[in-house]
Amino acid sequence: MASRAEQRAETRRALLLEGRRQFARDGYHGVVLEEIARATGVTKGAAYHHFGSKAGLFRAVVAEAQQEVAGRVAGAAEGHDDPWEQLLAGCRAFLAAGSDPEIQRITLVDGPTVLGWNEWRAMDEASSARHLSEALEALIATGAIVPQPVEPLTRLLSGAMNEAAVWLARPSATATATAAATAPDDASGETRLDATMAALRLLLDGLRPR
Amino acid sequence: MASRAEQRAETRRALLLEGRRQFARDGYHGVVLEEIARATGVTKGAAYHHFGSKAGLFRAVVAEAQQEVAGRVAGAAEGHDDPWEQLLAGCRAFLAAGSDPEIQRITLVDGPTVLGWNEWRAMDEASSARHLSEALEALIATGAIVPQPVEPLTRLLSGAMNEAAVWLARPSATATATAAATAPDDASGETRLDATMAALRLLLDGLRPR
DNA sequence: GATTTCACATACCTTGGGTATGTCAATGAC
DNA sequence: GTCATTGACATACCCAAGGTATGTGAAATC
Repeated sequence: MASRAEQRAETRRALLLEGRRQFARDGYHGVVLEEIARATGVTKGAAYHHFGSKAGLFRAVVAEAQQEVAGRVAGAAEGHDDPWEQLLAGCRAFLAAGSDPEIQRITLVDGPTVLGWNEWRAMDEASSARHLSEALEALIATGAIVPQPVEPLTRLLSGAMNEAAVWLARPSATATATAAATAPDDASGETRLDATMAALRLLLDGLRPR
Repeated sequence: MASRAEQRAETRRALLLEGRRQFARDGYHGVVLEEIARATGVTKGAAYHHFGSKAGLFRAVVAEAQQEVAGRVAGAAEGHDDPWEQLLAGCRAFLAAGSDPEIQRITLVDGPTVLGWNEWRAMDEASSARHLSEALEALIATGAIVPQPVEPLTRLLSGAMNEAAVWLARPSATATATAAATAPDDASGETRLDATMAALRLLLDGLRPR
């Protein structure tokens, strides 16, 4: 029938897929590894054989999700020629991707604590955050942004977008009647993304030379 | 000897203190509740009597730490008269407070996942994030910042500072040789705070009307 | 075709959060 | 003062779930 390598790859992929589903739905600590295995049609032993631990499977799921986000960001940026527009398009794509509940819970909420902040940051840097720092460096090189160390700036912007993405995907209106002044009826979904992008655009404008 | 209310308060405070120490040092999932109790001089039963669950104790610790941060932020802001300077001083105080490893691990890293992002955000809003949104509203009211909905902006800035604070307290130079171009020798501690504040200042400048 | 490898399955151990119940001193009623 | 009650814990136990050690049978190698 199937060769051993094929079977192995298939099982691995199936575990990864089911793991992603369950981790996204119930959160890392709400998931029992044996359930993932059962839903996949194998036993816990298979999961340990492939990934070594529950955290190991989760790490692989995180990596996959981050790659996907990075792909969307890069794809969005490609559609523009002007570096500044590329940055904005990439940011928007990141916010949209991060708003996807499946992506979000895994990469933004559980990722840092389960894997540890340092490891998570390294993975983030290897995928989507890299695009951000590269874009910033390019803009500094062309003089579109005032010269400055990129690392603090990358951290600030990356954090800003991470948090904003989580906020964007929140179930509905938190609306603690704090600032409902501007828009009486709740702005859901796209509108909030636009509002966030508008604010981000302003912040980024501050980086341009006067 | 001690009245029952006094004894109760004393035990509660002792558990809170020891809990904070251990949660900060080993992280939420690295801590066993029985150890906290043992170090406090009581048993696990006492902890459950006071806080209901391990997460309950952690929640109380988080609340306390957040109050402390809010206090430092408000204190720093009070030292200035100009609202814009108040904002900057508050931001700097937040970054400094968040860089404290004890504060950080509890409020910024473990908080969101253990308590859930929604509950964590509500607690954050009730303490330090509230100062931020109030300051932004005040600046909009006086015309120092262009009119806009404050919530997206608050989320962006809050996230930016959270992430930056975690980055600032990182053990040492991560230095993946990515952007070591600008500063050859590593800038540790205060210098990184200054660099972060400089970048944040630029970003905030973008909010002022042209 | 015998041997080895390896992708899993099975059985078991152990940690640790949670709970049910007991106990004894402080409190209040009389 | 005595007696009943409350309450702040201690003790003993349950059990879910991550991890491990070992077994097994089919594919790969020779």
